[in-house]
Amino acid sequence: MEEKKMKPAGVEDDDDVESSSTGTNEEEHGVCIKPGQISLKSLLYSEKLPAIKKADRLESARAQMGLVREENQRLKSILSQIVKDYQSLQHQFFEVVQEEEKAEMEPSPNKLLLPHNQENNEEAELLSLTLGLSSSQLRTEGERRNTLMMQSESAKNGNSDMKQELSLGLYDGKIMSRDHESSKDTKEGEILQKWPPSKVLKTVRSDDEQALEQTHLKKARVCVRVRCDASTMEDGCHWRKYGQKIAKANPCPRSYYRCTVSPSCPVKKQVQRCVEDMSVLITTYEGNHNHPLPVSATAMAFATSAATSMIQSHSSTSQQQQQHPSLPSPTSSGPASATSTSGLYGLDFAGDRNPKLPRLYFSNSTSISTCNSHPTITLDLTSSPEFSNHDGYRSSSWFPSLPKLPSTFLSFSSSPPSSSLPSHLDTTTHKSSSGIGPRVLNHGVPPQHQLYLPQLWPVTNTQASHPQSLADKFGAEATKATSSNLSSQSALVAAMTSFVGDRATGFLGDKGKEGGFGLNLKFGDDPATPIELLRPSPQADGISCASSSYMDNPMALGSQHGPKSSIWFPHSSVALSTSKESACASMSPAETKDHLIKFLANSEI
DNA sequence: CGGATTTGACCGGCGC
DNA sequence: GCGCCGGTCAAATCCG
Repeated sequence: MEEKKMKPAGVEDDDDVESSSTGTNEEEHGVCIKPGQISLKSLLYSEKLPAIKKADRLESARAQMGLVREENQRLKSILSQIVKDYQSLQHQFFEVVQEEEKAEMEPSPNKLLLPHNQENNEEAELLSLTLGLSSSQLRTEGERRNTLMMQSESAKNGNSDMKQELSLGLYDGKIMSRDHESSKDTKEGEILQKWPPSKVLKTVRSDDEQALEQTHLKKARVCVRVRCDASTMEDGCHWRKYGQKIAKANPCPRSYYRCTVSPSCPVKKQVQRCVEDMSVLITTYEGNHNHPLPVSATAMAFATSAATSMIQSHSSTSQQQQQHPSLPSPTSSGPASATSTSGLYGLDFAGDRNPKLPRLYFSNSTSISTCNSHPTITLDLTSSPEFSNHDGYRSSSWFPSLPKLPSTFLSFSSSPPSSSLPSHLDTTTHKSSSGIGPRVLNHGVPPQHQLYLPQLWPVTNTQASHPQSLADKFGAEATKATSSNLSSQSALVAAMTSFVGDRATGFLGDKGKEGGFGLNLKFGDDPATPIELLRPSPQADGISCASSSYMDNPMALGSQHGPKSSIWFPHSSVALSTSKESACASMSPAETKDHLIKFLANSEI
């Protein structure tokens, strides 16, 4: 401050810029001052030249401005080069996807498992998990490709329309209908379907199926634990508080919120502080948005929607197994319809280069309990020392390359990451005090080892195209299985871009239940290489199915399951991983998310 | 003044 | 049937 007073008033702003440039975020904020300017300024400010006249200072300031302009030009050219590279990669990616689509046209053995009614009603029933574009816009292959190319084009043209059209959530054809799509849908002779998603279903499903699904749609929950001082976690959505209660197990009041983005939106959330750690905010989401979301809300919504889908997937899987008793059941025992699989998902957003960044590990050993009709996935974004200390897990053969480093634990689970977690986190486990819940959920795995991400998949109707059980997926039908995993990844990426984000190297480990297969994803440092996320790594642990499955990924243009089930994961969200780590290291999760969202909004992608 | 929040009442599910 | 409890409603209140 004292120094500032001694400086010429006219250049104070520039000095601020210089200060900021000393940080590590200059590129991120689009400000980059080179050392040359500093020397110029030091000359300008030098006390050894006390007799500098105003005109000289003005001249110096102009020269400085010129330098800044040059620098801006340089940055612009770099940016355009990056965009060019990105588009080039995107183009290549599209081509690969198209090839994959052709391959998909060939009959798959899995389809043999499809019940006839499901197959016949696939068009009507398939649910799409959409991020970026509503799947209803992508009804044909051609349309989808066109739209993708449009996206590419709009990126070139700096068209922001696409960004504004970002929509997210589990958009079921029955549930979701955006206004501007109405005319198109009508043109196509399709019934405009609105929330609640009941009427159309009645024509194509049995009452049992419908009841089951609707129950899950209503009841599936995603619990997010995050350290947050604010009364509520800023997740980008608009919420209206409609109640507050003090639950029995927790002296902290629980607040009830409704999504107010759309009057008919069924999404609710409960916010409560953790009784054991008041700094931890527990937010429980229920339901799926039936409206386009603000860009800033997409990441969380995507994560929660996908997680909800995952729950439903597990539930459907259980059902499936009842129909196919020969299939190995992931469920251990017990009356609760919990599922548990043993694959592992590892997300290393830090990579070897930066051990300080959080790492995420997910396991397919997640247990999704559907007893009491409140299956809950817990997304733990607080660091979990007890978990991160389990080097044995880290260094297990499942993750041979994982270094033993502190981690942030992100769990998609129906049970808390450790027994120390309050039972109220999860109504499922809470109500399992009779012994059913934990025993079933543990499935013989130590508690700290079992709370990881199982497959995420736009479920419900998607089961029509993925009828195979989890056991199937992790068994012989590895390709399909991994495609589900990638759905998980998209959710994880979404979640991570919200809460961790940033330059990262990703590692995705996936271990099948029966011998396993691995994924190895690298999130490139170079913003021009985000597509690498979706590409098979040549070093993908030698597991062929892992490689092929990358392109099966529905989030990669929804190629696998037709227009109805397309998942479009915006490139920009992938590119998010390229921002500077230092910024996020000092950010709260909410800040980080906002920061990333801004980056996204400014990326013109 | 309109929208958001607060807060006590009410309701339904569940266990005893 | 009764009480407990989680969840919701809606009138009152607050606030920008």
